[in-house]
Amino acid sequence: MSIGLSEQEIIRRESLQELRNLGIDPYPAETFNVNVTAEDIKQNYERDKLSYKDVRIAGRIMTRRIMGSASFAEIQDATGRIQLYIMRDEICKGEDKTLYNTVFKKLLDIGDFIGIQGYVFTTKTGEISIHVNEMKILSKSLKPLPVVKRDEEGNVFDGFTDPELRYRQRYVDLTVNPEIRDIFIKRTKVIQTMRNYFDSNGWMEVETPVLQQVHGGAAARPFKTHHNTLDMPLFLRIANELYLKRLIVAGFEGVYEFGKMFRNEGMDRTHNPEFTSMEIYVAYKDYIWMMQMVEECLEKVALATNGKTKVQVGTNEIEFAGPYEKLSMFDSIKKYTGIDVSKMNEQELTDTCKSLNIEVDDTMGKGKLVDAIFGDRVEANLIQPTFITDYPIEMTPLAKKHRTEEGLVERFELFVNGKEIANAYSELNDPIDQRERFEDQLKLAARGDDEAMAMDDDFLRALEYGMPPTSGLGIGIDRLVMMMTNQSTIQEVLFFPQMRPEKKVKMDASEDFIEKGIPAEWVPVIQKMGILTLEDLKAANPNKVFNDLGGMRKKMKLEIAMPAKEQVMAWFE
RNA sequence: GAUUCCGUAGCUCAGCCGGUAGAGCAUAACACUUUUAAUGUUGGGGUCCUGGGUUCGAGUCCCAGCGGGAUCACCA
Repeated sequence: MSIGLSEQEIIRRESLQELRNLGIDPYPAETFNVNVTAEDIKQNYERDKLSYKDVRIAGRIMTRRIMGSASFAEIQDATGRIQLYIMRDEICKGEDKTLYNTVFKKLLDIGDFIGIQGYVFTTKTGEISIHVNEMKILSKSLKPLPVVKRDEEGNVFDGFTDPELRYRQRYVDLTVNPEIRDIFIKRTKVIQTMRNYFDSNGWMEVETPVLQQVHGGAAARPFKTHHNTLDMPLFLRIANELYLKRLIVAGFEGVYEFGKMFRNEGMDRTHNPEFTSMEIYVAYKDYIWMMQMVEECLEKVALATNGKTKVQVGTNEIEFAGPYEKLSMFDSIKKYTGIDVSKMNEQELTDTCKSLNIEVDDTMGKGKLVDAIFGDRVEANLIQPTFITDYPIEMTPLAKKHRTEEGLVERFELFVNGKEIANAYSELNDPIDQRERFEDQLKLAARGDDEAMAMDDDFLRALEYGMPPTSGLGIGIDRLVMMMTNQSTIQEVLFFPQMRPEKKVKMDASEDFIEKGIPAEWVPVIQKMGILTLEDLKAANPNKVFNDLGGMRKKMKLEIAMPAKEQVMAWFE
């Protein structure tokens, strides 16, 4: 990593200046109207050639093949790439050939944005191309893009693949790796499809607070912040469930929200500190109704993103068309371990965990113990979409008690490819029951369960006014998108995944060095020598610096006068 | 958090037993009017992540740190 500009960056800055010297603005202000896209030309030119006699298109130069007085280049717009054919005597009609010989051949680079006008034709080798009549620079690029080469079979040669660089400089990743762009186009399709489906049912998209005084609705550690005017702590939401239910109390009969949630916990390939969830609440429905709604919704999502209901995820082919298998939590444990835990008390469950080599500690109540067995022995087996239903009441403080089964609640989670992607309840609307459940959570918290839910008095007050029977559903959008795009890490479906900060090299301004008596033309030289701050200079050996200056002068072939030794010594006083 | 691997040119990567730092692409110069991983000839480009140690000598060996990947653990 060099500290200053690389050779290529310096050359591009010089080209920028030369363009200005020629009277060409490298960053023009005015609109450049386009009337076609690369994709449009490729798809429709063959059957409607007359419509492409006068096209205007803009994009980034991605490749150039210069062959004397004619050249080929590819530009890339939002839809893809298209080849340009540029003839010197076509873009320079008169005697002055500067635009071709100097501007195009020497001063333009890969990565620059240009706009062109011309007509579409097919080359001798069968490539649909644009014969360029006019060319205009729209924006000069000063940093060289990685050049990724592909052959006819789609083999990638010098791929831009380092995950760190790809995530930190996602703009470069998306520019040079078109398949990454497709992931995000599908992500948007997932959300659009769900939104259209909900809207078509008359449910309303809403927004609820991100900054909350009580972080409720889920079990997780929050991010804490502070409001200056009110001088009080606030939390970034870990869930929006309790606010959406307040809206059902208020009389809306179907509300949903796509939104960011924030959880101050570990980061790995399925967890990012901020992630997107979709929660929906529909009045007068129960969790059985919700299951068929989820089946219908996910089938539409699979069709929209993959064109079919079967989606390849890793080595598994997942069928998203319903109906999905339904299994109660206890039955699923019986199916995969042979053990019936349904009638066990806390001690028996603890013993069962131990016999299965599952770690336990004494903060764990019945709910957590059952969940531990399920997570360890069942989850990974649930490849095809499977509803796991009827959870122990201790695990689920916001769901309604089961209509027939004692000790259970009306809840399901949807598992696909061994991962949970949705969670739904017949929502608890009995305010007295809800208060007791919160109190049970407080007891768990007192035992040391730092994920137990906090009491929310205003939410209880809302329930006391009355909430209709309601079913609610939450879906982790990032994980759903991972499935639909066959990605194994959450970073690949987030434009800007959270990263540790980049290390910044500390560097004092050139003026600081000049003030110290160092001639301006020598400042880049001592910076190149690794002396980046006045402190570095202070720590350096004056004799060595003087000697190295001579060495650098020779090495960099500088035509500048060597300072006298006394002058150099003065820098250190 | 644990284990492990990685960090060398703008990008992708070689670099053996410790002895003057390499390739392809990109870039610069010349040639070339249908190329498409264009081609041919020639040239330039390096804080080998940072800091210590061993050594006559470290990209290479040792220690520490920083950043990243993978696996595991944690995680509604």
